[in-house]
Amino acid sequence: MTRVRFAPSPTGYLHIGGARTFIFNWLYARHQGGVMVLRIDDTDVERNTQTSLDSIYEGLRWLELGWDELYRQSDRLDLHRQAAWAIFEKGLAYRDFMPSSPAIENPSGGWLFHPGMRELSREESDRRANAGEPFVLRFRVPRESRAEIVVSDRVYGTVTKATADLEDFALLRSTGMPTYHMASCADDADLRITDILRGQEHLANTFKHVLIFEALNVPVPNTAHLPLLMAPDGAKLSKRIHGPVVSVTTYRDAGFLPHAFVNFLSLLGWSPKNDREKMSREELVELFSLEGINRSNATINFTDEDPFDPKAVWLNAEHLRALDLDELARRLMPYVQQAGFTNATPEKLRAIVPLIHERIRLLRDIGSVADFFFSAELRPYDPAELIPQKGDAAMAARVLRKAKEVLAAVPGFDHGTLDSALRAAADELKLKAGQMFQPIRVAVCGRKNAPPLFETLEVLGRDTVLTRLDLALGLI
RNA sequence: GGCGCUAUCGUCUAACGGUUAGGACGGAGCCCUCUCAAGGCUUAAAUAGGGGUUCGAUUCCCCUUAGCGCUACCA
Repeated sequence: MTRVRFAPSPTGYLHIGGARTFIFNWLYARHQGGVMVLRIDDTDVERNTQTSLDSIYEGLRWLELGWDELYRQSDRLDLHRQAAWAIFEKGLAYRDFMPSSPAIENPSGGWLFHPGMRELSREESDRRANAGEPFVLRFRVPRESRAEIVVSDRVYGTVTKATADLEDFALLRSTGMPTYHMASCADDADLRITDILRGQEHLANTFKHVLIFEALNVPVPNTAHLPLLMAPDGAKLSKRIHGPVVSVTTYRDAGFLPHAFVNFLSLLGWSPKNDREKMSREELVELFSLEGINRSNATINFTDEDPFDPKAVWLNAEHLRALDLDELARRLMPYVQQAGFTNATPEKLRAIVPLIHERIRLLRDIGSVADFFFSAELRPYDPAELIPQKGDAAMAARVLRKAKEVLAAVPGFDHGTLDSALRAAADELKLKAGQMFQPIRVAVCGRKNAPPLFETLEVLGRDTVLTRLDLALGLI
């Protein structure tokens, strides 16, 4: 049974890199018919915050993907410590009593270990520990018995590292708290994780993890490291320097559809290799495979002016158009409220939705695209907008008066009736349809760019239309 | 500094060692059209550089360069 895990540490809000890792794990689990574990890696008590924990749950819930099992490392510290001491008992780890500050430089470059500490006899080590001297428990990297560690990554292939280049990493801190490496491996083993999909920044850590798994005498899970998500400035995506543009909640608030967002992120570092772009959740599950994951980092294309990658926006628009109108109306309601149109009813919104569903790219666009449907009064507009192409104020006035007359008298206020009545009126005035429609559109919508006229009039209703026509006449 | 990974249009990506190097977003243009969208068509735009191997390299190997990662009692 395939078991995967997503293991965020609650030291900041959920950002898109984390979301992408979660998505890949989820897709893999579902594709395999396996289990998705969410594990909160909160062993860094100094940096953990409740706020970021909440943000992680909030972000993940918004994705509408879900998980099957939930664990918190802070509930499992005994397990981690037991595992660490088991390694110590096997002689594969040792106590390091050197204070952390003066790091000893190795001539070859990196730090390897504190001289003398590896060789301490068990008796000496026990004696000093019993005397209360603080220590860090370190893994004894087998530099003499083994030349290199080999990792067979499902994405990066065979990667090797000389043991001579691997430092004696810590398992337990002087506080007794497990380090990330210790806690992560002990949990992966205990939770029977079969496949680890995580960011490429962990590829180099995997050598240490192989050593821990072997010392624990458990099978090494398969690993598949994912290329990193980069910012346009070339830096790794960071909450600290790139700010809220990388927060999942920013996308939610702007009105991305969760499945569109998932679709977008799935295409960063992975390809179905058949030119498919827009894919439903089900299609992604069906198509997802480790073979489609590539090895080079992907840059998210955002700028200071526009925080969203144009492709993400396009994909969102595509999913929006594919959405059933009732569901779109339902998803739109919070954004209508957010835009301040508190008088909006579900019925009214539902009537408007067909007119805007091909015209919005983000759900929050409803606020700017459909404002004139909701507001009693139009925002002030330039009366010059009322003047049609190749026309003048007098023509605008004629059009508006004629429109008033026709629309007041028309037997029904539906698309077909309005269409023929207004086209007939245009003929009468010897005007092109466009010249006839523009003044009306501006009078009624307050701007030139708006949904098709007849549908708009129909939704607005005769009273509102007539009132706005009068107002416009007053402006000329 | 040491070690590891990576390198195809601006961005995301495709291409058993043999293609006019394909698709998508974005850009430009045209069409459709009551405006805006949507849609249709057309178009510009890439194999980092240098060596090999091969009849033939985007593809395999080496070097250079660049980027990223790891090098903590952070994860």
